Amino acid sequence: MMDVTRVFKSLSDPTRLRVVLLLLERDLCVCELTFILKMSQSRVSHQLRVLRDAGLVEDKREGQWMIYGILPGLQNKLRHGLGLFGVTDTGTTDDIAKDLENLRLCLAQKVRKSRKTTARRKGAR
Amino acid sequence: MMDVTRVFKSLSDPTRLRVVLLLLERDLCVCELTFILKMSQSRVSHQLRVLRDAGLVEDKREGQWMIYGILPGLQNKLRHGLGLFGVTDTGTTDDIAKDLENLRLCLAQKVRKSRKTTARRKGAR
DNA sequence: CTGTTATATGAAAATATGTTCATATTTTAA
DNA sequence: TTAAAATATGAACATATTTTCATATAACAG
Repeated sequence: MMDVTRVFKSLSDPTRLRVVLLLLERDLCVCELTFILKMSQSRVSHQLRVLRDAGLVEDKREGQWMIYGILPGLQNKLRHGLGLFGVTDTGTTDDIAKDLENLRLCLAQKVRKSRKTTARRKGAR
Repeated sequence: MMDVTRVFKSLSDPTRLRVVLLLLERDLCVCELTFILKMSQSRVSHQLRVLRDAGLVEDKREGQWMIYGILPGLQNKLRHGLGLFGVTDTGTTDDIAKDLENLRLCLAQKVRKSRKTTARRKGAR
């Protein structure tokens, strides 16, 4: 069974709640989360570990990226549970709305592809 | 709106989770909780304050006792939410089952009435 | 009043958490 | 191989949380 207090603890930090809300939108890699949250990579990474240890998220390597996502079996439970406790897409924190906006930006700018693009740009004559 | 991270934080401590589960069974005074949880009065009292500050419980004085209870409007949400996150009456913690047993004991022994009883005993010839 | 029960609270100590910084590891392109 | 990007991690520090202990307040019986 889930360690319930650990699950609640993992959701009790604003940064981690923001991460969970973002991951409920779609799977994201660390550099995307770093871009969206405007936080240091280290900070994001540490918090992701807490969420992983709590059993809320899983990661899978995809080339150079580590893609994080909510455990499939938990997604609906979490959406439902967070809703019960008053978490909504917008309004929970001032941050949430901005995060979703940044998520759109992040995807539009293809943050995850930046290195290849940069390399190509550099090499282009 | 509820401060969600605060609510989660309040549920992230094993003692407080036990208290919430007990208060979902019925309203209880501090000395009953102390009896059931086998903890110091001070410890129970401090934890109750955290739950109150988080907006989960309310207290009302009833004579010499402070009766704590889950906010009426939250009871079903909480039951539902805790269920979603895997909290069940028995089995969440080893403690929970024992707590409920102790709750029965507590009511059978009329812990809340003990002073009067004691006084009467003392005074009895 | 006085003594006792029920409860709250402040301060100190013990413990846990979150952040930062430096550095290590992995992957990939060249 | 080498360099750079993406990520993880350990250590140190600052904060926050939890518990305990002593004491304060409130209600009430006598």
